[in-house]
Amino acid sequence: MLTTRPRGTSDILPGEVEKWQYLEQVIHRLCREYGYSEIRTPIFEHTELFERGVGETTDIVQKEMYTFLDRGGRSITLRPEGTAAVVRAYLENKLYAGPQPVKLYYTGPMFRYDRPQAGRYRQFNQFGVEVLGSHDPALDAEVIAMAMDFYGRLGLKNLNLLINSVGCPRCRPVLREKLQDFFRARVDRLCSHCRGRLERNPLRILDCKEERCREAGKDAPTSLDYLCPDCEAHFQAVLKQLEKLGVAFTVDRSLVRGLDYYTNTAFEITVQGIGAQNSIGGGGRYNGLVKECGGPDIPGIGFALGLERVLLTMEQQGIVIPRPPKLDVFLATADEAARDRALVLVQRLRQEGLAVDMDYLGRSLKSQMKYAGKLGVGLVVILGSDELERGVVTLRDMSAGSQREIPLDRLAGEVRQHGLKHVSGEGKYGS
RNA sequence: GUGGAUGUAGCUCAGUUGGUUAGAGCACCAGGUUGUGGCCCUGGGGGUCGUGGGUUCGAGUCCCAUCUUCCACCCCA
Repeated sequence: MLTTRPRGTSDILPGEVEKWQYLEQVIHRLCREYGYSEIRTPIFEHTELFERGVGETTDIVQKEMYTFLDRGGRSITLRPEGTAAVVRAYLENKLYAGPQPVKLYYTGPMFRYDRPQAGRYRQFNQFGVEVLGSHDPALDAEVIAMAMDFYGRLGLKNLNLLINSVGCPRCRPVLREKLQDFFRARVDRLCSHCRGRLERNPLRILDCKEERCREAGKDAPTSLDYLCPDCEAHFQAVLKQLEKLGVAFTVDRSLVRGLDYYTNTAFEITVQGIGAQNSIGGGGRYNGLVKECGGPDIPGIGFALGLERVLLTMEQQGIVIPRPPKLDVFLATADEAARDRALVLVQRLRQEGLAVDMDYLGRSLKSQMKYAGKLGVGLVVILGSDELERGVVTLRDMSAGSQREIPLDRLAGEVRQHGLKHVSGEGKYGS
């Protein structure tokens, strides 16, 4: 298949790619303001990193990883998420030896072998942050508020922030046992999936979408009933901080995240209207992950947001993304002599910092004007031998439909001035 | 991994009970006389009818397989 892309991937073409550039711009600014530094880790890692880090029993590891042997016989996996790699890089580069905490962010493609559907692709992009080295509940609140701030800056509305605490290695076994006792007594009311979960990961039963399981789990003990005093205090502190920040949330005692490394705070942001996959981001604390990866006992917290789903939501909510005009000016030529000089003039303008283009198809002047019109260029320079001899050019304002002659050496200045007047630009991404 | 729907020009679609050179609108390119756009008019280029088999004298139209996309399940972003 020479002319078809692999399933679940996409080409981001001109017209669409500007939206991504916009998102990235918002991300970089946001992260700078919150004191986060960008980190870029490899697209692929040793398979064991994800097996250990994400968790052997998770769906991601069991059925969704792009894993292959490289030519040296090493098992390699295209990253299915960002946290494990960031933790690896933190350890490998001994970032724990520097000032703490370490606040990092990343954007980039992730890979999961899933059946594609609305808002779900095999290669998709995430924006995520990770903070390593602090237990402070203020940081939990900051990370959550930062995610909400990101959505807010994009203009997204009607988001639901769900939050829960899944406890720590001290209190989780208690809950696990209580849950197993509870559900063993009503195994017959569970779906086949949940019967399996009963032994492996009873917490997940609370998260099941099956009506019968929800019904069966209605009065089940939840993490909040069994949190140890420390975890309970931490959770309450996070909620208090969120309230102080004015971040609205809903405590959802059934919220359980899909990755094994979460401890304490777990949260998820959902939105309606983009299909069955309504989660546009989530995260939580992972106090045991660094140690699990072979490092010191250092706590961490972070989030990851799906950028495709963010764009889907923006589209669904009718949000238009500002788009800078493509070209400042187009150079049209009227005859052979002018055409001969065109590239030199265009290049000179470019070196003065202007976005300029010209015709490369030997078009008639009329045809060049049509072309410039279709590009939506605000200004067109018309150059003919007549103008060349007198050292002037004709500068046409396309939206006004007026034109005038100006000396060639004032061209760049004139174009720049026109650009300032039309700084906002009419270009918007329609939905 | 499971189930359902879909696939004709770049895009949106038409295509009669299977029958001769597969159409439209939009888009693209070029013209509509002397150096000029957005409207209009004329002309032009462009289709392995998703792909591979099969039935038939003959298939875009029927059958099978396969792939893609979409929707849902599982799960997640």
